Amino acid sequence: MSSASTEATATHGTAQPMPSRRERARAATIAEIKETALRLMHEHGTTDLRFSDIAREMGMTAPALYRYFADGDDLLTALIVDAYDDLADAVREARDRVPEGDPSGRLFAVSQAYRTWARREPQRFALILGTPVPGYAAPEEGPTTEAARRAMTQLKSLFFDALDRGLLGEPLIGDVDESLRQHAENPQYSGRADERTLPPETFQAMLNCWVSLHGFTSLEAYGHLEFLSPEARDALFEAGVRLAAMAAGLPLPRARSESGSAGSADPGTT
Amino acid sequence: MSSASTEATATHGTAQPMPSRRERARAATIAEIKETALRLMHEHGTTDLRFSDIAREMGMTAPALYRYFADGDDLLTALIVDAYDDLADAVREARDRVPEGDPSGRLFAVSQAYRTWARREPQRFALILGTPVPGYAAPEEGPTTEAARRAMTQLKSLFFDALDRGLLGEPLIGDVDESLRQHAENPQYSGRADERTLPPETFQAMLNCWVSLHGFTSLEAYGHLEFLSPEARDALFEAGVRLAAMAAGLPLPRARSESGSAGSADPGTT
DNA sequence: CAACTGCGTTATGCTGCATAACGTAACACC
DNA sequence: GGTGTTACGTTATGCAGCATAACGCAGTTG
Repeated sequence: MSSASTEATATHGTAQPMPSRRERARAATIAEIKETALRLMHEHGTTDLRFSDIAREMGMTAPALYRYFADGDDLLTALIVDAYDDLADAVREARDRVPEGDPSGRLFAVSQAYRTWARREPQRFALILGTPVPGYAAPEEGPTTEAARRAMTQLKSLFFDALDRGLLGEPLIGDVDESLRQHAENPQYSGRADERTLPPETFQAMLNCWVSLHGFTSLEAYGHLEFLSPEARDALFEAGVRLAAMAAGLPLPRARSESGSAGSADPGTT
Repeated sequence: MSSASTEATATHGTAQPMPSRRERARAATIAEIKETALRLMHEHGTTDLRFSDIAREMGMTAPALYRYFADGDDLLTALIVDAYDDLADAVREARDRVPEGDPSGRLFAVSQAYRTWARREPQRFALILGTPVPGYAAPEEGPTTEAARRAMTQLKSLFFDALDRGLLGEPLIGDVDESLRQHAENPQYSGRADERTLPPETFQAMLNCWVSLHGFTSLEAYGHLEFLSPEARDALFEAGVRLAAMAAGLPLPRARSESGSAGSADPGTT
């Protein structure tokens, strides 16, 4: 999260137009509001937020917050955008910690990061990929959609890498439907730079990776896998990723289940 | 949904102790409250409910509702239990519409029902398997857990059937971790009657089916697959189920993707 | 130093949850 | 068939949170 330490970079500020003192103070306050909101959400274990609580935590009164956010939805939108970015960062960093030559290892790292992030911050995960928050109506085609695309691209690039290196075998799930083939050939959701397309089977397999990964992650994050021991959850998670990788035609990684440390391996990135 | 038509069955009432007039009226009112709450949730597309709105819809005043539900959480809990039951019913009915000799067909039907139910009633789906509702704290070990077990059992029985008929091949995902094996051998979450256990590989595969299915279902129900055309979503769904079935060692069903009617096939069960 | 701008405050209105206090109609029993 | 009892629904009340309005203060700017 972008905290109030903007001053440090500004001392030798040459490139950017050097925000005024006021602007810096304002940015810091905005950051503090968001941090406080997240902290309260985390403490209370919910996704709802009370302006009065946030203000009190900050030693202010509630109406003051309206100087920074038009209303509750506005704050929520900002939190959602941040969450997307943060998740995307966590995933990208995890991916980059594994050498490019090991695509299934990368898929594993990415999946692990996704899972770990969601488990560490279930509220933020819920904000972006869970139930739309009760009173909240997302701004149409707004910044949230844009942020979602950025996050999605991370996964895609992994498969491009594997493709480039000839490491993609024959995907297990064949018989790609014509409709999915269409999507594979003109990707509407990806950014601009990579107008490249994946083979339809790989595209389908990639989506399947995400779907399966998301299924486990959301079930776990919301406490619906509590009937399993932590070790069993780890094992189930690994088996799922392994299956998805296999189905995508990625070379199988060596079994990792021995260490049993799958759940807490990722050192965290936020 | 248990509606207000209790009277019809009571005319020839022989078995049950024939509830008094008052009790019937009360039950009818409770049912009406729940129905109204669901309708409003559906209309507003959220999972929050306002006592005042419900009461107004029913031509009453808000405080009257407290005669039937202690508070908002109490009503929510009732809705959650109902939703579990309803989903379990839908799944069971779908399963029973396919002959026992066709386990992968049954898995497909079950998955389809799960998906269709969630898409038809995303709010109720969110209630039971989504983010815990903001202000809501589930009663510990209460009726919701119990209801969840009942729903889960549906899936399990399908695999027992297949097992009994010798239709279970070798599951694709081997290497079952010891921790999962433990769970397979003494199922803590299942009901009472079926103390039977599944082979660990099958147990793991069953969980994987659920995880994968749930991933697709929740993503779709909450609108996160909107970037795909409906046909592409259908295709992705089928591919996922097929893969999960394959991984579980179920005999492959004949390809269904030709009809393209996967999304709207299920005639509905609520 | 005087006008401006932005920030934070108190004051106010509205809505929803929840309880209290009260009336009323159906039921139950002799 | 009256009479106490019970369940139901009402109006009245208190409280919390969102959001706006009106005001005061301080740092900024010419």
